[in-house]
Amino acid sequence: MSTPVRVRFAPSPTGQLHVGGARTAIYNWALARRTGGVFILRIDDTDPERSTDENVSAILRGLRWLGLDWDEGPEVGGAFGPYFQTQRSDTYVDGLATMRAGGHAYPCFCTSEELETKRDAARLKGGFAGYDGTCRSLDPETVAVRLAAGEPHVWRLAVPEGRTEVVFDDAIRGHLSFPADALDDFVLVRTDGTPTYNFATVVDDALMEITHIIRGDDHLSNTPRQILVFEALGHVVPVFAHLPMIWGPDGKRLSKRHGAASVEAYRDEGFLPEAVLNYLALLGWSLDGETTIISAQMLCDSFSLDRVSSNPAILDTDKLEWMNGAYIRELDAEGFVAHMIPWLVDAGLTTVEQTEAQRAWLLQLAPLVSERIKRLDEIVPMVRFLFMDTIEIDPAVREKALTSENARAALAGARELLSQIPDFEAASIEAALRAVPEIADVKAKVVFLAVRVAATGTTVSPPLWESLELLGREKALRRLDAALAGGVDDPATHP
RNA sequence: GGCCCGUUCGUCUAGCGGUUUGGACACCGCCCUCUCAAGGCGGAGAUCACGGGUUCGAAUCCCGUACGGGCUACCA
Repeated sequence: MSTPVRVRFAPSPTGQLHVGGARTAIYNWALARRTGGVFILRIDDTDPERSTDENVSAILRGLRWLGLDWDEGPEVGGAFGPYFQTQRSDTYVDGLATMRAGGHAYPCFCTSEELETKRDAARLKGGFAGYDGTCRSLDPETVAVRLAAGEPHVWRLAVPEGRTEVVFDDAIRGHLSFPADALDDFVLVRTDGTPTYNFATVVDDALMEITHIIRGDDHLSNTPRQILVFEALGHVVPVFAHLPMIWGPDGKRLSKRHGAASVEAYRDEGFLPEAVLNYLALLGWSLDGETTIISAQMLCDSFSLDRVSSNPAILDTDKLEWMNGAYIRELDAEGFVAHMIPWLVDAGLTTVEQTEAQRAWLLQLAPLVSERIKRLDEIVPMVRFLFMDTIEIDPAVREKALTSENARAALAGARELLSQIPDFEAASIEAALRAVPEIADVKAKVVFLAVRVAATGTTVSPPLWESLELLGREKALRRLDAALAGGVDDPATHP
């Protein structure tokens, strides 16, 4: 019987949930779900300068949007709370007491200025530039006096004497070894009494009984330091798994410049959460090297750390969009309409509440659109023509498609036949338009292009027959008339 | 400077001593077709960063170099 997995995602609310953090969360969540373990969300807000409540809510929203749920943490509680580090001050006081009792921490009275000059000097000479241990060798009486006098001080970790190296087995990168002499007595508690990240995170991970720490690569060098704290606390060292970074398309740090950097920005650009989850999950992890579409359920059934890649990945927006398109196409009409309505409402094309007829009409429209978009934000430009009273036609397009004699003959013929068909449904419309070339003596291509431009305003649109049907006979004929009237001055060709 | 990590088609990856290095996106061509998509078929694209080893045999193991990245804060 092995101990149940307890993993955590511990973001600092210094910004929104970005894709790198989202992927870390996904992997933690997936491992918990896979193993029947517990997924914990903890807010590491020890940096008062940059942490905000808005960022906290944005992160929670982003996680929920992706479909992640946590078993312990903000909004859900849990036996190991509170789950905000700013609410756990006592915990760190206790943690420091434990460290002191074991002789693993000591006060340091060096000022920032002193440290800075020493550090600069050390780096100039080359080699190790960490804390030189000045205050470590202070005799106990002196320390007691200075402490009693209330002299400002921080608390530092006392790296064990004689420790030569810190080794651990990373679940992703394998056996790792760090020489201990490159580890300095880093600060655990600041002058103001607040804990530093490297201390707070270990105290909490220990207390929350975290078994696996899955986090970004940027923490790899912190790990030996943190292991020393786990040991000093007398706690078993969890398994570590360090994820490689995610880079922007130019190989640089991911930022707004590359389009969306935050998960919610992807939502706003019309990405489906399932697609973003799928894409991110596969950015650094693979099921078998073949599978590209994988559901959340499959992820939870098959995720394992040993299939996580150890090399950094570049975010490929093209592939994400392709994947999003694949998910959109999988939606049935009902599902797509549900996604479509908010975008239509935002554009002022329809209302939140639909009549029975409007709903039926949207259900008919859905498959025409869902098959040809990669993102939801393409919906409005594609269907706007159906909602407008009149449409604008680009002069160049008009010139190309509507003004030639052939085009006018085609439009006239189409108008004639379309006004005669008994019903105004796609099949009849198609039959009518296919008959136009012969009676008007023009090429089929000319007919279809002219009617398309006249009815939709563009050369590219959803399928013509269906578009005309959705437009309705009255509106469709009006547009053909408008095209005929707007083309040339001579109205002789009017029916 | 020191310590650490990484390097397979443009991109994401499969590979874990013996395969013609497989798949996906993007790209190109053909088919389908009322435009655009979608779909189908096919193509091009990787001297597995480089140089040494180990081995009968290396993309796979070891060492070095180059390049990229991280840490080296009283940030996280």
